This record gives sequence, C-alpha cells and structure tokens, in this order.
Amino acid sequence: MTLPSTYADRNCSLARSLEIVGERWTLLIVRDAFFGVRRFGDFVTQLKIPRAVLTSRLKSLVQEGVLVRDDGATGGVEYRLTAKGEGLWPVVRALMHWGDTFYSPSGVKRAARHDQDGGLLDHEGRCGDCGLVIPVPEIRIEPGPGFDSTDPGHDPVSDAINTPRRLLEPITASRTR
Amino acid sequence: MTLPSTYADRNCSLARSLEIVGERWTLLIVRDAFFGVRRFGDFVTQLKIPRAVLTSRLKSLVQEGVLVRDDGATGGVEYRLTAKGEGLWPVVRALMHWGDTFYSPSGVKRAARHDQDGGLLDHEGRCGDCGLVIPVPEIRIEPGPGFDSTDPGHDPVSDAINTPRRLLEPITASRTR
DNA sequence: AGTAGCAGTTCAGTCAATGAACCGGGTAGG
DNA sequence: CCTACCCGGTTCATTGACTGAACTGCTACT
Repeated sequence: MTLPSTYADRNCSLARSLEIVGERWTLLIVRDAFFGVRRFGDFVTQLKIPRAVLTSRLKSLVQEGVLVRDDGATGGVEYRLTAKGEGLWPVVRALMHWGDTFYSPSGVKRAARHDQDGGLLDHEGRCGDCGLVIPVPEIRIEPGPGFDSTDPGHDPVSDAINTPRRLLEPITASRTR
Repeated sequence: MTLPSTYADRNCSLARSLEIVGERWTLLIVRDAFFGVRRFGDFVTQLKIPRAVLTSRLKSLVQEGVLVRDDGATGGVEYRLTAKGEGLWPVVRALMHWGDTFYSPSGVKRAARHDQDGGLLDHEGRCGDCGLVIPVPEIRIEPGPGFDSTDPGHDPVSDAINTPRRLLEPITASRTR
C-alpha cells in the first residue's frame, strides 16, 4: 500500500487515491489536521497512534503533498494541510455523513456551520442560509445532537477539538503561548 | 480494525466508518460491486486480491449489512450491495474525484452520465441536463478522457467494467448463460 | 550543569496479508 | 454411473506491517 501501484488497477482513480489515503490511520490524521492539530505530540495523544506509525504516515503524506512540514513560527515542528490536502474535505465529509446515517441514531456527531452567517451545512457542504458550498476555512464545526458528552475529554487536545471552532484553526490548548 | 472500536474515538463518525470500510481492499470491493461484480471469482480476477482476504472482507461486509450474500437465481453465490452499501456511493465518488484531480492530468478516468437523458454528472453527482442528483441505479459509467486504453483488458471482467454500463447491472461477460 | 518538553527511533512481540496449493460440492458430458 | 471441470472457500508457510514501551537527542528555560 505504501509503494506506488500496490493496487493493480491503473485506470481507477479510487485505487490511486487509496494508495495515498487508504492506509490505516491516514484519514484520521487528515481529519485531525482539518480540526487544527498540527503537532506530532498532539496527533499521538489525540489518536493514540503508535509514534512509529505516525512518523511513517506523516512522512508519506508530506511526500505526496497532502501536508507540509515546517519548523513553525512558534518554534516547534508543524504539519499543515496543503491545498491538495484540503481537497480531501469532501471525502472526510462523505465518510462522516455515512457513519452518522448508519451508526448514529441520535443524530450527527458533529455539525458544520457557515462561520460568516451561522447557517447549517448540509451533507454536500452547502449552507442552508446562503446556499453556497462553503470553503474549508469558513466552516465552523461543533458537537451535534449525536455527540456523546458523557465520558468527557481526558486531554486538552480532545477538549479543544470538541469545542466549536473553525476548521484549520491551530489548536493552542495545551501550549501557553 | 476489524474489531469494533479499534479506533478509540467514539465521537467521530469518520472513525466509525473506517472501522467498516477503512481496511485495505474493502472500498475496492465496494467499487466493484457498484460496477456490477457479484461473484467471488470475479472479484478475485478483477482485483487480484488474495482469496483468503476476500473471504474475510466479504464476510465482514455482509455482517455489517453493506452487502448481501445469496445463492442467486443463476445457481451461483452472489454478493450484492444493500441500500446501506449504495449509501457509500458519495464516498467512492469523492475519492475518485480527488484522484482524478490530482493524479490524472489528462482528465477523469471514468465519467458518469444520467442514463435517462445522457447528461454528464458533476463531482457532486448532479446531472448537467436535468440538474438533479441522480440515484445510483440510473447512473451510467463510461471511460473518460484520462482513461488509458493502451495495455488493454486481459480478462473479460475488466473488459465488461470498462464498457459503458449502468451501475449495479450484473456482469455476465465470462458466463455464457 | 539540570531539568523538562518534544520529535523521532529502536526493538521485540504479535497480528494481518500474501500467494500457491488444496478441498469439496454441484453440474455437464459421455 | 463415472469423470472432469468450475467455483466458493480453506489451509499453510512466509513475509511484512502494526503495536507499545523504552530510549535518543535536541532545544529552551533555570
């Protein structure tokens, strides 16, 4: 899966995409990046992913141009989504919608709103108020009716993610800067 | 990944979805099912997936209600998408679109049309002619400009898949019934 | 110097994937 | 009735990937 063309089908863009984001953990890393996670350690605590696996996934995501790694202004290492990475939002949205539909009887686990006018976004990412498809940086995400708030967050990163916030806004919770 | 809740995050429908369709090969099996593949042996020849893995994937997809297994009218075993399985079409479409966008400079590898009026479907599945989102059984799929027809199909199943056809229509190519 | 936080590595144990050979039931032909 | 073939599925030895815990090395602060 890591190597190019592990799936034989050269004529299928689905297979091609899965070469990049089809491995275990990869899409969850991307989701966290949408939610503002940027630091190696924050991915580890949020996802409980083995550090070695995270290293390998971040490396290939950077190589594929889904993330950029830079030693950021804050002094530490940061991983951020590129435009190509942001292009995965419809994929993440579609999977979340399918999961909400078939595995969350009490309603969506997370709702998306248009940050500018507060309108609810439908499953296609279209704002109920202004009718437009909202670009990623203008989307605000918040807990929905299906969100389970018993068993509350155990770490500041999860807490930050579960608070209404705009996508891509960096998480600064644990860091007092 | 096979077990429930291998991904810790209970409050994320993305993680929940990936429990079901996030394993290696699973979405490719689903894609083939959309393209009309129904037989064990056809999945093997089309995907070149190890038979043991296919057995295991089909079993869990049936268990999750994405596929149904029945000993069909034709006499053989058949795997078909359920409504829940058809609900994965937006996921498959989103991943194909991302792959087309970033890995297929010469254009989409497969185009989708509204079978009724011949209108091209956009990346949201909306018909350019009638403006509606087209339900899966009314979608016709055909090779697009990015399709590589050198290195032609080596097996009748691939040939059938690469011929314009409606989704879900069973492949009967190799079988002379 | 001394400590703390963080990105990333190392390593041994475990579990899943791979590919090729094999099994057994059903059907068709002789 | 016997044989050959097709097909779904299993078995098995090998290889490779994932896991979790401990460790390294760098930087900043005291």
